[in-house]
Amino acid sequence: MSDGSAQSLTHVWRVALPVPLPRLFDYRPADGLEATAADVGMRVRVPFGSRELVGVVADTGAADASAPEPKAALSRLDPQPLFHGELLESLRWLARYTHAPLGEVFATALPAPLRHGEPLADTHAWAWRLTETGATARPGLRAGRPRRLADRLEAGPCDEDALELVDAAHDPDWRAAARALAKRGLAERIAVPANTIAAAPQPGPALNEEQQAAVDAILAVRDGFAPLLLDGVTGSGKTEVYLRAIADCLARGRQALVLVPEIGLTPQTLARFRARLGVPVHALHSGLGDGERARTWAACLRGEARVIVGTRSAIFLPLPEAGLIVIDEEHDGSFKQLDGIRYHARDFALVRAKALNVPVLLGSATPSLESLRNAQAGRYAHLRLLQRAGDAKPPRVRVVDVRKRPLEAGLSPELIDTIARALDADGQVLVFKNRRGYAPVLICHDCGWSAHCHRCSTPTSPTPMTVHAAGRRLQCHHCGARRPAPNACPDCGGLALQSQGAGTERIEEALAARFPDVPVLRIDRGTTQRRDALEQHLAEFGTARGILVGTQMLAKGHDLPHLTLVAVVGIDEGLFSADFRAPEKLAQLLIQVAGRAGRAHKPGEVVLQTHHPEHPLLSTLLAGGYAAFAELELAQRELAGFPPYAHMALLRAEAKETEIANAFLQAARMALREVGDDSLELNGPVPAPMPRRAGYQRAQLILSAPERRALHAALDRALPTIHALPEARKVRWSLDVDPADLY
DNA sequence: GATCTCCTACTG
DNA sequence: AGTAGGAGATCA
Repeated sequence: MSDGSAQSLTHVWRVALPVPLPRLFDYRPADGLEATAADVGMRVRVPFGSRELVGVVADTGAADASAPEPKAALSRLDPQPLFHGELLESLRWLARYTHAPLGEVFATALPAPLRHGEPLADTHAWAWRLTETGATARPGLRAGRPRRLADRLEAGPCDEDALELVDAAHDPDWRAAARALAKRGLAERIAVPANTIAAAPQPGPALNEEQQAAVDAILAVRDGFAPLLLDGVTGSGKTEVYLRAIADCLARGRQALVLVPEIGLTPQTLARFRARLGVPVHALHSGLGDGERARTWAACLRGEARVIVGTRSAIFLPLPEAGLIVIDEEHDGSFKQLDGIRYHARDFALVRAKALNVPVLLGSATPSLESLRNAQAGRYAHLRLLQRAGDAKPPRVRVVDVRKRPLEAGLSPELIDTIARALDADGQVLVFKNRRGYAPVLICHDCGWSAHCHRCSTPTSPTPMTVHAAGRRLQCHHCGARRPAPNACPDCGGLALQSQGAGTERIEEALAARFPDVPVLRIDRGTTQRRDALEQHLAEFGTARGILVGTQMLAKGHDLPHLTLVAVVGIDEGLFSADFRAPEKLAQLLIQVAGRAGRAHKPGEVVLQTHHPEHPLLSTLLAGGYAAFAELELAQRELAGFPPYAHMALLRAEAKETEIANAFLQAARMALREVGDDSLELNGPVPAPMPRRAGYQRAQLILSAPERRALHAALDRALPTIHALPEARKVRWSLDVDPADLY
């Protein structure tokens, strides 16, 4: 027996570790410290098996008497808890909601250096001042940039941020001048406490009535939690509304966080925010190095960062003095993380805003159906901006029927003629290829027929089947039904059945061959790796006639004022995709690409090439715009029992053999059935979108329930069993709550 | 017969 | 997840 007299009194740290195990691990405090409630949220270094890990104290308490003596932690890494208050509680919520281990959630929330145990970064700012020599020599300097800068510094040290904001307008090259002075020993760069600069906002353009009403609505609720949906058509000036709300937030001494989609964080956006708000704006995006991310994190924690513009992961920043959260383009798919902790930054922003007791502003020209539904139900205030700023005219939209037309790389003769005409008129053309989903559907090129599941489909809610086994088999991704692919079209008897999908490369080749005297520029992930590469390519492309070929990347963001024609191909994949979100994504995309045409004074033209010119999605969108489409699509979702009228989760598994993945999912299904109530619907196991990846077979189980509560209750009760399943050892599995794509 | 690789169990 | 230890496969 060990000397256990003090054992019952031993207080331990309950540590959340970055391992996929749904529990905490007990450690005796390091360095003879006492474990107290004040330690919660601190990082600690602990031994774990044969290695050392950095974890976060999630709780303290008496050691479990039945367990063996806990190991001692190696060290405490923070003098003060890194997580506390609102952020700590919100992260606990996120772990519960995503059914992920708390330690993995903490790890996801931290920039890499902090995750690996480095101390909180220094965040002091830099300033310039004249040296004594410099002060003496200044009057003798000859006129020029260095002299002007020296004059500016005469009054005292000047913050780099201030130089950037105020002086960059007069001398964008002040840094060169500073270097010149420093070289001669006349000026020096010194560290100063951060955030010493006072806000010097620039006035913006006058607001129209709608914008003013939106701003008034936000300012009316600024003292508490309130979700507001800013539903504004392209070009209606949503950013101006954000800026007014942020300026008010700053004036009240609060921090503002702005989330933008991955491609929305351009230098121009930042420059506009900086110039208008007159404070340093911190950017957080994937292009930053680890050190910079860690500094921004620290600056937020210390309250030094007042305005932060960032992509998805910025939602994890600590905001001790929060006053407002803005989510721009809230419908954008990039807010959902697709691996690791599968959180949705927009949804998490709502939770944080509520806990922080601040307003949260969701902006979009094409709001997600979830947000529209929340607005309809009165849960969100619905602010509308219907007027376009300036006199930009909406483009003409034409639908081109390609049934039975000879296609060249997926382009019809009519489309090529239209492109030729636009080029003849010295216009620029964008050929936009919709590319969503991996699983191809079978379409008849003669009549437009496509294969649907006999078991799942209803007249109002067709469930397409996808093509498998090199075109020989059809499979329903909802119920798993399979049948051989027909040789001839069951409707028209034609033999022109084909699975969809010509890539941008082939389109580029075909266009380059057809229009040899015109530049053809392809923009996609392959050609545009670096962040600034797109800007560069577009700059080279210039303003003369030419053709751009691209996917999603070209749908938004960059201004292309010389576009006169936008041609969209590949929309049938969206019309008949097996994914229930495909119509929504397609409609959002069509609205967005259409917004690209004819922004300046020339009216633009949009051509949609399809096998289904009479499809209700297209006719509704053309006749009634996105609002009409959304109403129609919400009704469809309600009928089919899809979100937002149901709540879903996806249990994915991959293994070398399909049978092993399926056996696990089957066992999980039984465990869920056991504990789930009658409202819990289970579908599968069915093959995952890319059934084979790197030699692994992927399958999934679809969970859905009309009430979120029922779904989560079943998961809470079944997951311990699922973790312990013998089959679980043989597969890699993961759970995705609120999956973005089912297929 | 020693070394390599894959499988499995376990982490406090 | 990452790692260690064990069982079977592989090599000169």
